[in-house]
Amino acid sequence: MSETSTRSRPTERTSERKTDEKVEHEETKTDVCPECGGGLVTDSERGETVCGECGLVVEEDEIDPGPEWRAFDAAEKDQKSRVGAPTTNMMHDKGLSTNIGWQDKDAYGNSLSSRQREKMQRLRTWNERFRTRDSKERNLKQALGEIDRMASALGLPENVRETASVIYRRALDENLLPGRSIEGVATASLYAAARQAGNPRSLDEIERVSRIGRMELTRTYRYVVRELNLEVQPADPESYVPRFVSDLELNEEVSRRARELVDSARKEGVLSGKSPVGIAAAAIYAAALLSNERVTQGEISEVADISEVTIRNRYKELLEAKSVDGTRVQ
DNA sequence: ATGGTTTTTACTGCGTC
DNA sequence: GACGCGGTAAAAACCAT
Repeated sequence: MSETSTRSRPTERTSERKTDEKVEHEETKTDVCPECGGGLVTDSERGETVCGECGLVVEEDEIDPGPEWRAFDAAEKDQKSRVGAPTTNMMHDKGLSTNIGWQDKDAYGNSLSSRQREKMQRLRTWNERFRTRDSKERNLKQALGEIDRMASALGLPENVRETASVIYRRALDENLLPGRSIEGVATASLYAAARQAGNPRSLDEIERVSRIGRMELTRTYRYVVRELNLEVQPADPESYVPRFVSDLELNEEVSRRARELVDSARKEGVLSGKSPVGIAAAAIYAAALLSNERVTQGEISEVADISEVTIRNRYKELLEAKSVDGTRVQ
C-alpha cells in the first residue's frame, strides 16, 4: 500500500534507472583500471599502482607503509625492528607516555631506601601533572572515561570504543567542543561509532546510560556527523536481530527467519524511512509465528522499546513482502 | 515555521484459555 | 475475566525544506 514511502533519508534508492539499459556500474572503486578495465597491480617498490593490462599509472608517490630496512631471517628481523607496543586511541595519550610504577622497587625488585622512595613519589606527582598538562588532554581523559563507561554498560566491543575515541579526538581537533558538553560529544561519538561498526544501539539504549538528555544527544550527534563528514548509513535492521532474539530467549531458527524476512523486505523496498528497530522487532515476531514459537507482541515491544502498534504494522508488511518476493520454500 | 511521514498513545471489539 | 491480538483516530515526534 504505502508504495509512496519516499522519505528522503539516505536509505536504499532503487530508483535512478534511466530508460536505456546501459552499464549498471559506472564507477567501480579501486580494483579496475579506468582506461581499459584491466586489473590493477600495486608496486610498493616504486610506490605506484599500475594497470596490469595497459600499464596506466593510476597512483604514484604512495607512501610505502613497510619498514625501510630488510631482514633475511627472523632473528635479524627482531634485531632491526624498532616498533613497540601498538598505540591505542583509547588512552588520552595513545598509550605512549611513561608511567612510573607504584611499587617502590628498583629494576631488580629490591625495595628502595626511604630517600629514594620520596624522590619517586615526587617524580610520580610531576609526571602525572605533565601527562595531563593542558585542558585538551584533561578533556580527552574525561571523555574517554565516559565512552568507556557507557560502552561497557551497553556491552559494546573494543573496536567500537576505539572508533568512538577516534571520532571524539577528531571533534576535539576540529574545535567542535566549545559550547557543547563533553558528555554530549562523547555520547554522540559512541552512538556514531556503534552504528558505523554495524553494532548499533538505539537512541533509547544510549540515552539510558548517558548523562545527557535525548534532545542534547540528537542535536550533538547531528552536529558532529555534519561537521566531521562522518558517513553513517541508516542502521541495518538485521544487526539488531541477534541481540533481541537472545534477550527473548528464542532459538537460532527464529533469528535466521527474521533475517530472511528483512532481506526480502529490503528487496521489495518497503524498508526505507521506517525505524530499523521496529523492523527488527516485527521481523522477530513474524519469524516466531512462522516457527511456531510463542512470543507475544508485548514481550518484543519490551525488549526492543517499540510500541506494539508499530510491530503489528511492520510485521504485516514483512509477511506481504515475503509472499511477493516468494521463492522461499517452507 | 511548515508540511509530510512515522511512531506512540489510548481505546475498542473479538476470540480463547 | 484476563489475555493476546487487530484495528482506528488523534497526538507527538521526526526530518527536510
